[in-house]
Amino acid sequence: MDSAQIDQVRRFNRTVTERVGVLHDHYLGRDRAIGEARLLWEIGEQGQDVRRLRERLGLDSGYVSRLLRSLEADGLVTVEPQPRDRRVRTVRLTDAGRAERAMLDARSEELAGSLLEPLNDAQRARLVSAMAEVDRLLTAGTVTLDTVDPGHPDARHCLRSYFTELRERFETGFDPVRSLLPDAGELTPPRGVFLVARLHGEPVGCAGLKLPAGAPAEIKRMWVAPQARRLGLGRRFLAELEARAEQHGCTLLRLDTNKALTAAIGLYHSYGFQEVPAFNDEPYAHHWFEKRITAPPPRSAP
Amino acid sequence: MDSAQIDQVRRFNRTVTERVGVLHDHYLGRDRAIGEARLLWEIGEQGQDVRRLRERLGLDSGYVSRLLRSLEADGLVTVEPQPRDRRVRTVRLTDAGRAERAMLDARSEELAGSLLEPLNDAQRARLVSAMAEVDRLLTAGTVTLDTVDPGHPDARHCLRSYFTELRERFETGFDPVRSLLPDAGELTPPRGVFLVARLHGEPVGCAGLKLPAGAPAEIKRMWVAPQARRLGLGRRFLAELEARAEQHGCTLLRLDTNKALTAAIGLYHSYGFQEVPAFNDEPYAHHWFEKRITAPPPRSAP
DNA sequence: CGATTTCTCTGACTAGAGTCAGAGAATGGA
DNA sequence: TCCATTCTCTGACTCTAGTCAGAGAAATCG
Repeated sequence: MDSAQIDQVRRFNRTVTERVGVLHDHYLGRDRAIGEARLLWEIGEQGQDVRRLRERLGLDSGYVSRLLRSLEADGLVTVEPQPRDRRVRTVRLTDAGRAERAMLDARSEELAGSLLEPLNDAQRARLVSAMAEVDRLLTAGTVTLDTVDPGHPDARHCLRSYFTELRERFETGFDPVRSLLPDAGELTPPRGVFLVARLHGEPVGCAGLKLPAGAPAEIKRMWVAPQARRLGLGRRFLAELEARAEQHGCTLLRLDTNKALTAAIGLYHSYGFQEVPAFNDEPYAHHWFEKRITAPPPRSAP
Repeated sequence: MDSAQIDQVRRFNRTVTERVGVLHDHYLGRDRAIGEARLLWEIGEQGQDVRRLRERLGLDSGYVSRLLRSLEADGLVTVEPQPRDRRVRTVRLTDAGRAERAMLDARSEELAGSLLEPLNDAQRARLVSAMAEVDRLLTAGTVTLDTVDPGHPDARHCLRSYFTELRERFETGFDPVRSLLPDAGELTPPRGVFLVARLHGEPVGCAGLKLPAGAPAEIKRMWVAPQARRLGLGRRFLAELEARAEQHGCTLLRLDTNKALTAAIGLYHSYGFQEVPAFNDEPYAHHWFEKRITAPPPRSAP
């Protein structure tokens, strides 16, 4: 990370917080305190439990309660106990609340527009695409990779989504029963690893690694949720699993895949995998890949 | 401005304010209130007059005074009357203040680093260059173009800088006396226009337009300060002057330039100017350009 | 010289954004 | 059934980040 990069990031931070900050106050802090506005926004069209609101915004329960009283007094929301659990209370927008929220929405659009407004068409296009890139990469930086048990709810959620996607994308469909699926123990230490990627706490991807004694390590069940694609997550999974395999003493990493998964095949190639003859009889596989693991060169002193 | 662009800008705003906002509080709001920290930062190494500080940060005089008392009590700054005008007071950092400021600086670097830290090298490079683009274009959007009298201090500042630059860049040097310079009246309405570009109130560029009766309009003295280049300002000057010329009823816009000014020459070409034979005997010119002004097609209804 | 203006400071306020310590109702488990 | 836990609410605070109205000293203008 060189200092020219750091300087550029600092310049960016300064410019953006100044410019967007000023506009933010101008457009959004106009008639309602921003605490209330944020809450109003987070309640959403369908309403929310107070509990979830608090979690989402990371606020003190007393504070949220007070904000809700204030919104209630202005006739923007109604708060009622949930029928199933009467300790929990559900907040819903009234029509006036919906109108207020729509106004906030419009203001936020105006804010965005005012950033583009002074630019010509070519500049606008460049700004928007640069913003998309910044957005994508900053988001990528907040994705966490955690080792979990394949039975964990987040892991199960990913696997379910993964199978659903395979069923849709394979021309033959996909039936887990016919496939060579590792049993849970094979993806649990010490015989393997299962990783889940999370974005803002939500699971958005998974990848498993089998570490059989005296045999090549094998990557299984790598999946990235549609909303988390283009964040370099696939590559990150591969790098992480490669590192785990190496720590484990493996010298060869391999995997099989279906011809429908073209993006994945491209990734394997670009990550240094070589296509090899079939090393198993997975019925859904068309391509088999392997990569020799070499110890990375020692890092130069920091 | 289409709605996909607006949406992307809004997504960008949300991601950036969340991510940078959280880190900002974490790193910079640690031991000193951000009001004080901002002030400490703005005082700078050489010190500042209280008056300028207030202007720069846009704060109430009472508030600044109170903040200064607090910094003084902590031994971070000294405040003394200015010798020339004892109403004005000058703030200077003490050694402790300098140390505190250095710490803030380091924190800001850490913040920047923490944005890059989770990314790999390729992603970092992409993020930094996208940030540079956003930075540049957002900055470009805050540059204002104002019509001023060529005798205005900001105009004079630009012209002085312009002449200095010509002197350095022309292989023959540059002596204003030998050049065909318009007299001030020629760049003042109704006989002409003089524009100054300002960024955060500082003049960062100028351009003049002669509007002689019954003759082609002529662009003179177009200059952009080094720190404001790559913001599309040259193009913006040309567009603005072209519009003025057209309003005035001109149908031809022309200008001359020196071969050393390659970037400008490129701009003229790309903006639709054609090189033509010399139309004057400006001793410092090597190229003469003109552009036919056509009324723009009527705008489709808004 | 006196009047006016400029600059900084002090005192008195306000609003926003929280924090903290319980109280009271509803629920779940032993 | 009772006890612990969960969830929301209230009351009493705190800290920032200001704003506003003058007061007093210094400089400037006529």
